[in-house]
Amino acid sequence: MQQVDIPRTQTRDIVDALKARIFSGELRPGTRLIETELARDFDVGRGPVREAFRVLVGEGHLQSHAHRGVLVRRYTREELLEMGCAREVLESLAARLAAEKTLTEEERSALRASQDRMNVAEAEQDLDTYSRENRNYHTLIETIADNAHVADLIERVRVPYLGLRLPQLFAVDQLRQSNEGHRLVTYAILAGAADVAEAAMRSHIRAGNAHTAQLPDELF
Amino acid sequence: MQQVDIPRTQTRDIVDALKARIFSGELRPGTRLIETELARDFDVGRGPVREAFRVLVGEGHLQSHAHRGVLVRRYTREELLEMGCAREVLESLAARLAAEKTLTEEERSALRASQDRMNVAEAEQDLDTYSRENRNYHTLIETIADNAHVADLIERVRVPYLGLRLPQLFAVDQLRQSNEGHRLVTYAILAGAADVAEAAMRSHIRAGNAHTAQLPDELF
DNA sequence: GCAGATATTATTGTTGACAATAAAGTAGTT
DNA sequence: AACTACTTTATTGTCAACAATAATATCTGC
Repeated sequence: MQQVDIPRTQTRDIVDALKARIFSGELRPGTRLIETELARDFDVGRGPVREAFRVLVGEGHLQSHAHRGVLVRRYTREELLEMGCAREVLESLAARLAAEKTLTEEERSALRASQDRMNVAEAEQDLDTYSRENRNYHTLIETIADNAHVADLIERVRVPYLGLRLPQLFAVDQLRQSNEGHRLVTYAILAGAADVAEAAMRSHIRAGNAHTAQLPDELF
Repeated sequence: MQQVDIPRTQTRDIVDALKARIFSGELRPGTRLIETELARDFDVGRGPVREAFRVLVGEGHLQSHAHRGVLVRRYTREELLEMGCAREVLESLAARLAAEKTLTEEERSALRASQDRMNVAEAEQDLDTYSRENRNYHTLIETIADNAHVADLIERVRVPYLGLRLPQLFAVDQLRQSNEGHRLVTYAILAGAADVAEAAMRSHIRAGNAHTAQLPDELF
């Protein structure tokens, strides 16, 4: 479940470091990144920094304007909804694929364990944990679905930066409703009911999108 | 319908040139690309070439191994099927979105014109033209669907390199069947029948995937 | 002749200096 | 004060030389 040989290179290090900073919220959307500064910070030349930028632009985490540098990607509400639309079909595809497969015993228990953790977080109304476990849950389903390309595409329509602030906007009844959706998906996959899994996941994601649509303007 | 200001930069030029060579089949999958050679060919330094590589790796056209350079991406049959799976849901989503929209008169006639061109190619059994028009057709639907993210994702699960050889493998009755699918999609979109458009596109793509599954081994 | 160690070579990884560009600032005119 | 033309500055784009790595060829001892 782990690739062994990833020769470290400066570009790779910078890519990972920047990605971590973006995901953690340390680098806010719209922040401009200056090659020289980062080169100094990381104590490397500008070449590797530039290449890291190109990688991150490719992954959609940065946006670049020629001769004007790069900045941490901003999402408009419209973009988020466009992405949600794609996520809906992709994640429900993943759920279907997972349900269609004959699961190994490890996969079954991993799925149950993940669901349990979310249940606990729900019961304790621990929004932070729930948010983290939610992400793990979806990743787990992608892993089980065993389709690297689909997983890759889903990764592209996930929004990283709201991660830290979204929990605070998550009301408790939304949490219950969200986990209700998860349980449906979980049991459908365990039961091998592909159609149910797909449909359940679709409406689960759709509910999330409806939530995004109502986010206050100041978040964009 | 056209963005105006794209400041040309060497990296951009190289990216475009390489992409063209890959799509045209001039650069075959598995071909190793050497920075120095390309730098000489394009008469530039190695920096821009390296950055272009990173962009193309990000777009999935090249694959890179640290310290061992990049090569034109190879697809295994399994990968192609994985991608087809994702394409299925994404393209049918695009068809649905297109059908749900109230089309402008331009969009309606563009769609009819595209369908007409494919009909002609079908009648004349011009596989080459049909293949090209087929691609344009799908792109047109994405444009009409008006969801940049979905279009972007579809671009990622399209296989460029078989473009030139696939026509030769395309039997005439497959061509007829393929265009039959297009007609269904076209009329469904024009009629605003979202469900039909989605379902028709889905089975259209699925038929294509079934075809890929049966490609001879020597193509991989 | 062959396995292993050692040198050679081709190629990528990295850097610091220079050129080109766009933005910010300044002066001069009305 | 507002407008333009020019100058300055910050930053990106580019290059050519050097360092590090992996693949290849050569040598050595058996």
